[in-house]
Amino acid sequence: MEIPRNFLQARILNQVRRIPRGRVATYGQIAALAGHPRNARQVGAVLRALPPDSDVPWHRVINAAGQISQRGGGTGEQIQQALLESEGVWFDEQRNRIDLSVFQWKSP
DNA sequence: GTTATGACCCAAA
DNA sequence: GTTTGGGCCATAA
Repeated sequence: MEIPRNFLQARILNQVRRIPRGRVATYGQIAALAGHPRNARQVGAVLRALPPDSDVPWHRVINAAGQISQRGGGTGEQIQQALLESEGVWFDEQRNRIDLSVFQWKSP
């Protein structure tokens, strides 16, 4: 039977919800967990379209460089960093970067 | 139907 | 360690 296209979006959101508190995941990681390793960009596209009242922990998704992806003119980056710090994720003082070897979520 | 864009990733230089 | 270029594919116009 046919699979709806927006099912990919549901898969992605489902994986983002699995990220434990105090951990982070990369876009590529989420895409791979959703079964589409080449669709890292779509993860970002889905997160951008999220409503503010969503229960999805979008702030726990960062890029492979361990940094918050810049969205061009938005203030969401600062909110994201504040949320992560409130969960115990610390940024490197000089690089503004998260140590993925410590904080990256290891999916079972 | 085509073209442009993007909260990305990776290998090579 | 950093910078560059190519690729990938869903969404919007």
